[in-house]
Amino acid sequence: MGERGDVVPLLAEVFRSYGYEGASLARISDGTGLGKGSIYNFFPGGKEEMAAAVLAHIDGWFRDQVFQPLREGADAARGVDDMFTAVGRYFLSGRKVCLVGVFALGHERDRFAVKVQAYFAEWIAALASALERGGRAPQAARELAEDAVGAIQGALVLARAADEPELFMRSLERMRARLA
Amino acid sequence: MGERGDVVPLLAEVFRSYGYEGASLARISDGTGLGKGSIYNFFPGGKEEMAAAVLAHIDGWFRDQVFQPLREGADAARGVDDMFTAVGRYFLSGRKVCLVGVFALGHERDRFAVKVQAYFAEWIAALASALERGGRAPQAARELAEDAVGAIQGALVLARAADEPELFMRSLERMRARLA
DNA sequence: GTCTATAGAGTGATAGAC
DNA sequence: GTCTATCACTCTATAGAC
Repeated sequence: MGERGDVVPLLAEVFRSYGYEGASLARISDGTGLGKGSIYNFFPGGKEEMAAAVLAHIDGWFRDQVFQPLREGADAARGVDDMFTAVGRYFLSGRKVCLVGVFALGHERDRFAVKVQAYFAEWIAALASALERGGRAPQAARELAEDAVGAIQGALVLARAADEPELFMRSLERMRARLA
Repeated sequence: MGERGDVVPLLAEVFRSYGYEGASLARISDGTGLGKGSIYNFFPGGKEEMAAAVLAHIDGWFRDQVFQPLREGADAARGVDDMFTAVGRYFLSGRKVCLVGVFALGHERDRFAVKVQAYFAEWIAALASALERGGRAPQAARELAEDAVGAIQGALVLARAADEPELFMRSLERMRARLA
């Protein structure tokens, strides 16, 4: 222990489970195993700073694992394909929900509007860029990218509503085929 | 006033804006214009009963305006087309979020699991039925229905994240065309 | 001594229930 | 309005590392 960074994934789980307002300090303390003193030592700004750190952590992961490969990979088609693999793994095959999506739908969107907007905008732009390099016309690439990212978010909603993670993976595979 | 039913749409707006945990009695009182006493007169079961009433209200609307026309309309293709029109109107062209989707993603899902699951299951089944009557093979109909309902939910997430309602309508139109 | 990490009692404000 | 529980947060105290 001793590193603020180690706490962020645990924090993320708490926010994912309960949302921003539902993530009480009691639940945060429970989920991280830290007392309030330690928590406020790491995050003097309180819950807002904790959530910002979690969003930054998520953003960093997607930037490294998804956005950058999509934009700069030598083989564009391969980059798109790898995205679906990475996304399936990240969301634990549909058992984990997208925190940025949760924040987007909720009241929290106002507080984190810039980060929420940037996350999806960058994802769509990176995917559209790969599709374009793969031979699609600019507008078709953009529309397909919106459809794909939207389908991922929607499938997470449906999978969780049905308590049926396989629904997410099936949707992913159909979209993967549609973009191939 | 004086009718519990009149207050449900106002309640729905509060839950939609703040989520279940974020919908404090103060906000509910504010949004409905009712004092705490009146609220507990209408809903002795507290917040849980309020949210259940809102979900039932939403479910009733979709059953009348969307699910039943899809299942029983004489012209199946026309029923599918009408669904997109009704949905576009219901979500105020992307300015309003789906409360059932919000509940599905959040901690509230556990509390309202049955209703949340039934809502999406019925929607997908009704749409698949219309697509099948329109000439699609059973499995293709089912997959397209999942894709369509998922795309609607995902587009609501993206539109709200980008603060760009037109994104929702553009996605709707593309999916309408894909099913036509 | 200083710095960082820990725990937890205690603050006023506000929660939901009645 | 009144109740108790819980909220986010502050503060004090203590520990070991350097």
